[in-house]
Amino acid sequence: MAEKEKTFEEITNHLVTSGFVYPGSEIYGGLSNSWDYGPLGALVKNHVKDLWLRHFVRGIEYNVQIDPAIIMNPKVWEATGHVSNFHDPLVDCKYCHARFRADDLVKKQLKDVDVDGMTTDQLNDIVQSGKIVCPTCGKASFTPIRQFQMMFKTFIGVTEDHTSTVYLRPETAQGIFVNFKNVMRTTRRKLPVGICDIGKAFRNEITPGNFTFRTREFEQMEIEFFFKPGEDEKWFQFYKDNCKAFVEKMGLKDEKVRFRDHEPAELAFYSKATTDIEYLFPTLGWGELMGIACRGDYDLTKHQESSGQDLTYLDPDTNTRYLPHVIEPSFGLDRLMLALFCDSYEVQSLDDGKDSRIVMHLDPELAPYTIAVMPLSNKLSDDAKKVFDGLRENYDAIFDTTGSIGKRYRREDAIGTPLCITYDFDSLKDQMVTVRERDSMKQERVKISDLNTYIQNFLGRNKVL
RNA sequence: GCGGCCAUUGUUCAGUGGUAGAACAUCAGCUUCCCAAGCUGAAUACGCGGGUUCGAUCCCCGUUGGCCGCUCCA
Repeated sequence: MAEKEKTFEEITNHLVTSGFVYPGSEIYGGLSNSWDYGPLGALVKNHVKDLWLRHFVRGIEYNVQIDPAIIMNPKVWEATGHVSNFHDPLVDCKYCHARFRADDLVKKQLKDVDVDGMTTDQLNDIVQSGKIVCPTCGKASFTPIRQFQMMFKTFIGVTEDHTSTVYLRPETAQGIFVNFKNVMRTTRRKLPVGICDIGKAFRNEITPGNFTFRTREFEQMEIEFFFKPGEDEKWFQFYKDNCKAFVEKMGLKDEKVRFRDHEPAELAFYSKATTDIEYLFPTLGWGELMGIACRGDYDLTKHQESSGQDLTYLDPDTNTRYLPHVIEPSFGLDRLMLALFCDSYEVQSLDDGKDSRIVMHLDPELAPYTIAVMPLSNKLSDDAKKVFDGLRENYDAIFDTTGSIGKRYRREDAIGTPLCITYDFDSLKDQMVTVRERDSMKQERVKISDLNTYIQNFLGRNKVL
């Protein structure tokens, strides 16, 4: 059973053709870089979320989950700097088509000019003045500055003349920060406290691509973990360890995952330290799945200033007030799924290369379906269906009657179903079925009445804890 | 957004200025079918919109989508 080389394209093709992912709005010709999860993808997504919730919310005593709104008061984004900072003034050289940030060009070529605080028009005048040349070809002719606002804008208002601009959130984090006070009050907790959220975020990326790796609409699983200043190192390490454990639970291969600490120059302005957890994607190379950032008290300070609300925490031990520091573990759910798909996809050669099967070696907890029930012959459909009906409420299960039994096994292998249950002619007499396991292809006779126990044992056996 | 390449059924490929074929996949039937067997039958495609033409899937223009490079990030 030799493993063939796999490419990113081959894997995404399989995902699209088998029903994990569909191109968005396909019957209208699609929409650039938008993807829909099909039935299989939606199931996997549920399972990954569920695993995450179990690990980071139920599993960590300090943590709670909230579910804040996507559309927030626009003042939130003014406070965070997203309105002013989340766009770059870009120009293209008309000759060689190279692209630059206008403020960078001016800063580097006219040392005596202070670009900070300059309006776009002023900046544009300088770039168009002929004093700035293209670093690539030396010509001095640029397109006008174009602003790329990364936040999606929309409007709220009862009547058109009373509309106001609002934004789709570019990150879920701020929904957590603005609720810090509410959570502390209503849960009556003491620090440390982690507030978790799973939800969509939107960024008008200039260059999305690589399938679901970078899209303009994506789902994040984020935690803002609040604690007493000075404990930064301790909790940073705590979340590094937990992220490692989580990645192991997902079953991602060790050698394909790495933790990468940001260099000081690479750090975002609000961050004191950041670690990325990256996955080695086929064809694409290393790509970030999640990041853990030390944000200090940056966000709460900003919100406290802008809102005028007191966001400090009264420490009952010392009877002093302070703004907590924050560690932010942030997960890209879609990327995590993509890594999972790439990691588990295998094309196995059987019978010396005469035959092959696609196997998705998904953890049984994460696979779309846990069980497939299939009658050996169509004549056994009604009886097999009863077995299926007995399982479907407790498990994600699928019933398949078409094609030869071998073909059906292959179909389930290709979508990662760990267990196939076959009802045959003997089952009528002995009330036993054949359970076939995905990875080993081994078979076992099991009493129908023992199936539930068998499956529970199987799931327990395969759980990586 | 800019430059380059591309667009035929679910997938992978043929093909022609007179509206299309294959393989695999799918569905139905036969087969006591346990790792893609076989037989019979069925459905499904020229991305979209203009133009040239008696006629365009094929030529031209536009558009949309995809892939590869330039800026960002989870």
